[in-house]
Amino acid sequence: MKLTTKGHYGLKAMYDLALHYGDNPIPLKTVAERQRVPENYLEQLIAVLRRAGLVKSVRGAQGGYILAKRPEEITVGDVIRVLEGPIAPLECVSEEYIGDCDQFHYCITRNVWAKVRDSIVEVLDSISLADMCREAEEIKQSKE
Amino acid sequence: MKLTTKGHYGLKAMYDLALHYGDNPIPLKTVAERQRVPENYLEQLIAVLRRAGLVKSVRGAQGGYILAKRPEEITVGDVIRVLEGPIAPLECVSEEYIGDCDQFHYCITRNVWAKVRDSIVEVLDSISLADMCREAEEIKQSKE
DNA sequence: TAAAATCCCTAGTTTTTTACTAGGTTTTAG
DNA sequence: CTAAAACCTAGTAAAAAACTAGGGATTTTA
Repeated sequence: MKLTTKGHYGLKAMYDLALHYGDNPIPLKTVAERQRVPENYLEQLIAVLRRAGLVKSVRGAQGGYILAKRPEEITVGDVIRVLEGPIAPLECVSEEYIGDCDQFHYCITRNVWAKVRDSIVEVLDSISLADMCREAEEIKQSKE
Repeated sequence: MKLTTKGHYGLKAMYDLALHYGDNPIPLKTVAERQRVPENYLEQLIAVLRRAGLVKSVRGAQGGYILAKRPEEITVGDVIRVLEGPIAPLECVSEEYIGDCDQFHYCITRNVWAKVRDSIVEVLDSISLADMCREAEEIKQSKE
């Protein structure tokens, strides 16, 4: 039940971009340093996010990345699905699954994992990048 | 966010034993065949479950395995924790984590994963093997 | 008492995945 | 023109996953 660094780093990067939404494009180097992830590796992850339409890039000097939509419109689920694939503790409970498991119609353990999937999906789809920024802001306030 | 075959096969095996709770010990070979998992591999998994006190073994001819407690008293969470380790999409949100992450006290993405963990834990700890057997029974009834 | 059934244990091995690294090409502001 | 950036792809080292293999110990039963 572990997340890989793809989802982990990718969400950190998206959150970082959300915190600076409205500013000039942020160079990947900056994001990588702030979030302490290897830049070259993050580059591969953000390429996936770009192709999926979640971030936009600006090339050349003074270039960088910005969110393709407002932070309110991007959920954690969006980011994770793009980087980690369909949300499912087991392949046979992913949304796109074409049943080739012989016990498919009578598999009780499968039902358990479908319930787990639903509860994960509900959490991930209910949290937007804007929610994360708001939470950070609240924590910051409460410390002053 | 994937489960490994350890948790998958292990739960199948425990469910199988629960279905036959009260009978004579079930040989592992039988469980492996019914649940279609490699016997030698399952042997390693059930050894872990035995050492954790979830199943008991009876050696020798006519031996096999039985649940160490009633199906009502064993949850899916118990089985998964034993086979897969602490339930946590990221190490830093597992219950036993000793914070050595520099951003520990101010990490918003971490909060997201803690929420995911909580929702998984709630599902896994709320389903017992007895619940699974009951569900199987209901499905069987509704097909008649 | 011997054979068969079964659990028990541990050391490989193969395959897959993860998590990078490296090093180039292209684009654009200044 | 130069530097800063995005873009692209191939390679690789390490770890984990998923078994396989094979021998030993225990108990029933013929």
